[in-house]
Amino acid sequence: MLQEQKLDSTDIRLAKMLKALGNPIRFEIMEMLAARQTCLTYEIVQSTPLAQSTVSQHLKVLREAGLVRGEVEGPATCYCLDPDGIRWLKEQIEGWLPDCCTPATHR
Amino acid sequence: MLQEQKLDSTDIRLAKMLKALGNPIRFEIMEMLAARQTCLTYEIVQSTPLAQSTVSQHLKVLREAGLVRGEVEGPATCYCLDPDGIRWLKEQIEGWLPDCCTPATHR
DNA sequence: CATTAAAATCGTAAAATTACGATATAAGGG
DNA sequence: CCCTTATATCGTAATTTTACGATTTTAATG
Repeated sequence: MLQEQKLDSTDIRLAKMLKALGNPIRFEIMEMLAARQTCLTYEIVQSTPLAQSTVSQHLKVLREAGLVRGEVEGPATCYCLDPDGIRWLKEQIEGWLPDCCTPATHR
Repeated sequence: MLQEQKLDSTDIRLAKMLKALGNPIRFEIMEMLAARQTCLTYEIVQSTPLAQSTVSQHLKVLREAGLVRGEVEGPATCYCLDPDGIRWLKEQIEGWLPDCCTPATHR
């Protein structure tokens, strides 16, 4: 993807987050974390038909996108949403395309 | 993806939009449309290192996600952002995770 | 009605993502 | 220390996405 070079680092970060959220399983994990505040990995695995290794991989994608945080807690890992990342994402989306489509119809 | 069944139609629509935006090329197309209001397909193709058929495919993804609209205009097609879709997306994101991460630090 | 121009669609190859089982790592408890 | 438990990582198969060239469709024009 040659074109990617034209994207600045903000856009790259944003695209990475959007891509991470664009997967239904990961989206559900986010919603589960939003509802329950924190979850241990095995709780997330249980809510899913997927193998533990697969869920772990999805969590890694979310972590690397800056959407969740994992803290080792004894033998387990406790995940929660990353407030900084999510706030940033919200700001980007809100500020994005500020008024190009606020009117009800397009030109 | 069995899990997808647990997602309601709103979440499916949202995930589709996020997935569409998660591709750097498509993200750039959106930014170009935001900047220029409208573009003919061939203008978008020219701004890209990709083949016309590839760009056309990306535009289809954006169209089906409800992010852009294309209107046939003579022999060409004129694309613009879909204000309804984008407004809906913004509302979803803004209302999403309403206060689970508004404080500066997580619990 | 043939020609041209622009875009969409089709078929397919290449690349990336997703998923799994197996294995490795880390922390706590006998 | 060994054992258990919870996760992460690795290697790899299956699926999906991305990209291309070729072809088709659509609309304007001579």
